[in-house]
Amino acid sequence: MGYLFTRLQLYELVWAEPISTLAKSLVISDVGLAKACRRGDIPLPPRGYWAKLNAGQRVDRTPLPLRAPGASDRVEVGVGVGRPRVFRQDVADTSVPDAAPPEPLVYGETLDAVEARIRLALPAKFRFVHKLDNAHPLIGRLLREDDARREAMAKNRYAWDKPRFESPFEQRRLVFLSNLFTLLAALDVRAWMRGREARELGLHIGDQHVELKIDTLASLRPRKGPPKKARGEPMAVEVRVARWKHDEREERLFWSDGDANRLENQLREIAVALVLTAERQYRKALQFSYDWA
DNA sequence: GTGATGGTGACCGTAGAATT
DNA sequence: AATTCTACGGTCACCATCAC
Repeated sequence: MGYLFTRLQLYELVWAEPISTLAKSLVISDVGLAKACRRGDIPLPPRGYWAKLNAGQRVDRTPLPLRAPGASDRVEVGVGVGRPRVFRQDVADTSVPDAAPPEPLVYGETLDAVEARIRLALPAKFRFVHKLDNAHPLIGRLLREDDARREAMAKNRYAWDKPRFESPFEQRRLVFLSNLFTLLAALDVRAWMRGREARELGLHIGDQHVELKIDTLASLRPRKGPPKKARGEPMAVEVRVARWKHDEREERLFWSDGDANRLENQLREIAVALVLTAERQYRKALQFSYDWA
């Protein structure tokens, strides 16, 4: 049993009465309700707010911040993990006012505005770090695993498990990934990677999931251009924008080393595009469910 | 200061997902 | 199949803030 609110609905509720009393009418604990609000990036009244209000003092509401790119506008309250997600059906038979209606397709913000907001949110003075000594935790783990393999090789000449990230290209790739993940972490983006050579990459952005590939240009675009040997194997980044309809044209974003513009110099643009992709996916998903409602 | 109110953080059990 | 991981919500202790 749970409730589904839009962020604005829940915001109005938690600023209308203390969450401890609101929680009772929702049959959830106050702490659980507060956590749901935090998940939805909904500010709660500060300490002393209700006491001030009751004493007739002036109080100010903290405004509801804009929805983060790729994040859902819906907040679930009191729905356990894994259990069937409750969407609209149980709302009608509760005593809770203002239960969520089918969401209208109102975004309130153009994609251009979202992009501008992403640019502002990225740390202005981020510096690309070319060393791996303080790498992003995920990269650090790969490096430690490689160290272990290297040690095993030194101990036993017949060890078959060779280090995987020693070549100049792999090192460059890890440096790039570390910088990308670190930069995106400023926007609460969580990264994951898997596969023997960490070739599967993904990002959790808001409530969206964006997949990408970072590899040699030759492997991502096998037929394009003659291989350049000037500065080693060229690298490229590819992002697949999730499709929601089968007839939808497949959409990919692509960057690669240019003559003057290596990928390292495009890091910021790539980060912006990745987050914006999450927002676009969210809107497409919403449009999709709306069309089928 | 005192008592009331109410938000926060640490910790825990649970359950599904992921991994082996 | 057994395990580990992870996210969640609950309880509890704590403490910030208020009116008086």
